[in-house]
Amino acid sequence: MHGETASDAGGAPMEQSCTKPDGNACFVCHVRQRSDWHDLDEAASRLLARGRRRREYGSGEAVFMQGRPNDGVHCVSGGTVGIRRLDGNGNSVLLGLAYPGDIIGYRSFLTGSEHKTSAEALGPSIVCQIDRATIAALLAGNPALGLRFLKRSIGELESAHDMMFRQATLSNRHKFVHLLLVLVQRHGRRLTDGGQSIELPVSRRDLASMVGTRHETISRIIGRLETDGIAHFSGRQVTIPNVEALAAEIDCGISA
Amino acid sequence: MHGETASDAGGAPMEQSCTKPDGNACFVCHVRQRSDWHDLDEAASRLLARGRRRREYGSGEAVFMQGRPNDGVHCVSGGTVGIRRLDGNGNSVLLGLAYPGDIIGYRSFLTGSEHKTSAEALGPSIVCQIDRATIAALLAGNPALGLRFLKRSIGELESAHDMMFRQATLSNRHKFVHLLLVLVQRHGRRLTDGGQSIELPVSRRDLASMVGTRHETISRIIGRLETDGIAHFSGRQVTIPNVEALAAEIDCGISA
DNA sequence: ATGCGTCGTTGATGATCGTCAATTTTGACC
DNA sequence: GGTCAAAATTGACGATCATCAACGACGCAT
Repeated sequence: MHGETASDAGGAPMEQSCTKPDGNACFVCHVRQRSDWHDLDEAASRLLARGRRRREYGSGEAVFMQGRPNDGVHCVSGGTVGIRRLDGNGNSVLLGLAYPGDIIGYRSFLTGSEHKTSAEALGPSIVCQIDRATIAALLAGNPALGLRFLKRSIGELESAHDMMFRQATLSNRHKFVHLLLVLVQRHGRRLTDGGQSIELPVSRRDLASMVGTRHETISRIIGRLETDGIAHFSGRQVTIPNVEALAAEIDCGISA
Repeated sequence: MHGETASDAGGAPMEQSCTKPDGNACFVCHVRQRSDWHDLDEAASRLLARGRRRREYGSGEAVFMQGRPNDGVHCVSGGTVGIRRLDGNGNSVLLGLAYPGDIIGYRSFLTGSEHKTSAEALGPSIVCQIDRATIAALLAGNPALGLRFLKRSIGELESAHDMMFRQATLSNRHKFVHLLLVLVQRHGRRLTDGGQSIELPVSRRDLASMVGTRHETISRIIGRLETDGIAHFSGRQVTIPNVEALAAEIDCGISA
């Protein structure tokens, strides 16, 4: 039941998942090196092992939901998790993606508020939950952990600033190309001819929300990229014969 | 030389500024209650008093510049400071505004990188600089200070998420109306007839960059708001006879 | 297999926007 | 007051977009 379905990771690199969940905390987890837990002492590690609950999520399943009270901190171990914001009028915007090693839900924990976003598995995923008491104890005993959360928050903030800058300076087509390039970096597989192939982790509607436009417009932009020979779309499968040409598209657009 | 020109604050509430800069740190500063320094112990307070440098800035003057190495942490004491991002093609986007009590420049300090944004006084302003050694010592001795920086970062991140959501769901006109409402909250003066009057702290170009469009478009949106009788613009002076009508504009636009 | 809802695509149309250009206004500085 | 540069406004035009609508494709559950 634990971590034995890791081979169906699809586009996301799930690697081998935690095979010894009863070991000493996330030290046995493959994400430990890049996670925020990597230098906890042994006592804290045991505390984490006790207060942690590992769980698999199916595609579309919610890890936590906007508006609900915070239920601790979650650590992505496998798959891809989407961070989404909704309003009362049916609008849905995908604010970001979380990958193995990322920690989510820490903001509402630290501010003592309800979740300001929803988190949902965008494919079969594995996420650990660290309950509130445990994470509070860890933070109290390890000031360095708080600093790592701070750096994580700062990194997310600068990504958000980058996004705001692009929203104000790039056209929809350029914003979409940029998004494609980012997704290729995470989900791309190099082809024999030097091109790249990816399986998009999100729907067209979510792509549209990430670009800041409507899904019909994304459809048309995709059609234009197709006729321009820059990329080929078939459902969620995308092949890009020449990634440099895609990147040049942005440089050209910015400088010319 | 110190804090004696506070009466020319213009639209921004500069209050009376620090009149005793040689006192014990920012405890004598009017922003102390809402600042992140409010509960430093006496030793830390003395440290802060020594490592701090108070300075006045003229309109348009830079507090720090994007690309330059971090020079410590800055605390806004009076006026309004704009946080700006530039690129190599002449694009300039105003990412946010900082007011008395706000701390800026802490991100590049904590990540050990150069400044990712520029900060400039948008009017006569007063900003204290805390040098790197001092802020490092304060952080080392006061874990609570790091947590407050963390909460500040989280707050800014959630504002950025709000902005990203609006960028994806609102029209340019609605985004501009929302921006107007935010500015009224900070810079507005209530009129005798119940309306509001504000002096915009930024140019039309900067307003446009905050909305994510071109300045010509902002000009036209302003013209339409004018003919609709919702607001009256004269240079940077804006009078809004009925703020509720302005707010209703957004609700209407969202729900209908 | 069949129904059903969602997703994705495509078309048509009116509205909005970006760009270029000309002009006026503003503000700073001498 | 006068000069000058930057900011702001306005017009015209083509490009892009949002919206409504129709249709096919797909997954899912009965």
